[in-house]
Amino acid sequence: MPKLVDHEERRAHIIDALLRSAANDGLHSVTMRSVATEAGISVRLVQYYFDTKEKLLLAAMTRLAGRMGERVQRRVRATGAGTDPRGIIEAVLLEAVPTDDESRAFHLIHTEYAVLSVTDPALAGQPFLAAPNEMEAFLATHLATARRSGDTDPTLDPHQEAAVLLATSAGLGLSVLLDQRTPDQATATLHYHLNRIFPTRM
Amino acid sequence: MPKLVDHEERRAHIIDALLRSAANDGLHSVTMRSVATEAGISVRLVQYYFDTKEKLLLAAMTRLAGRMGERVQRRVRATGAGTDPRGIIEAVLLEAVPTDDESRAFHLIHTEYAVLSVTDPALAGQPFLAAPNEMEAFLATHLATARRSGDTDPTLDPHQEAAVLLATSAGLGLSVLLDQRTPDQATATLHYHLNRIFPTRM
DNA sequence: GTTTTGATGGTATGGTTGTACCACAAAAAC
DNA sequence: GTTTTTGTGGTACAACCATACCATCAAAAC
Repeated sequence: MPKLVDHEERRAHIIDALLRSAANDGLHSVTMRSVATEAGISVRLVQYYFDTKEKLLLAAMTRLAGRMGERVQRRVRATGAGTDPRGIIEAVLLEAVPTDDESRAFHLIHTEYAVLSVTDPALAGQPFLAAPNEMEAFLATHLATARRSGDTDPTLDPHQEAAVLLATSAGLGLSVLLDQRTPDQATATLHYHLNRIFPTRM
Repeated sequence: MPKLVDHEERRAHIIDALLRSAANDGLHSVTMRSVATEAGISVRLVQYYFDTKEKLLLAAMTRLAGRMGERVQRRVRATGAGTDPRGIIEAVLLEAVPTDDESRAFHLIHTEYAVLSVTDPALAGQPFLAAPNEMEAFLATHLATARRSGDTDPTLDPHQEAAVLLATSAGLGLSVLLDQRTPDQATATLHYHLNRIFPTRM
């Protein structure tokens, strides 16, 4: 059987098992054993490919952060809306609102990691610092474009407004996770706010 | 020594120890032992007053939710701004932004509990459902008042705007916890948004 | 003054967790 | 054909955790 295995593929497989395991019972209840079982392999193998649990957790976090980027990009492309600022912005923000089970699980783990990284020095910040900064700059750019085209209130501050939008979608997404709002309500609230920023002239 | 103790006081003392312990190393690393040590008593006593860890965690969560209400109320009163809608709304929202170490610890634990309650059925939602609903209604009421007085855009929807405001402050608060923003930046962004809702006429 | 009760300490127990260790087979290297 | 290397399984171990159990002692009740 020992047929010279592709390590990266194997690691990805194990990380996916971890994420699946975390989706069910929460990140805190992930153990070497639960991951091994979920991946259908022995605990020894998880050790073999990741050495320690800390490294495994870190690798999974990195992969998760990467996926977040892919998700946002995919969504933006899926709108087909080319370079329409409002369409792009809306796509980015809506990604934060979990709708189906899959996205709910994804955002739950992402949030659990974010909160955990505050107290766990081994998981210290990077992935959760760079991404939002990029996103905020991205939103600000498109808001500035829209403002130049006269699609928004000219007194609007693109940078501050980008921060507000990002915080709003994060807050709405969190509230959906906590079952304080339904996904539909959150989406409606986001649309309301976007409508105020991009007034429909008529 | 066994001098007929005030149970409620004792329980409060233990819960405070738990919160202090959680503030340092995160809620996930709270154990019966760490709580006992922090409270300066034996593990047996923690058992005696709370029976099981689950009940202890639940009691601490309830107390935490109660404190959140006190904090908001205290802040609103502290503004002295009587019934000025903008002052009241601003006070409520700013409470979500951690500034000093104390409020940071408080909000961190609160967030950890909120996230934990998603996956842990024993901690299921109540406290994290009722409070935000109340707050949202509270904000909507004051927004409606302000709108009637002509202090806001008349086309603004008080209920949706309340949802936006709450989500924004939650998102900003979270980003401060994650060290994505400084408290000052978050406060500035919040002020920016409030200035757009309450236009300074001149 | 005896008996009950409330409060406390100490310790044992059963389970779980991360990790280290030992063994082994199959392929690769030479 | 021998010798490394690589992948894999099983298991042992030390630490830790929540909780159950046993003992004690002072105050309260009577």
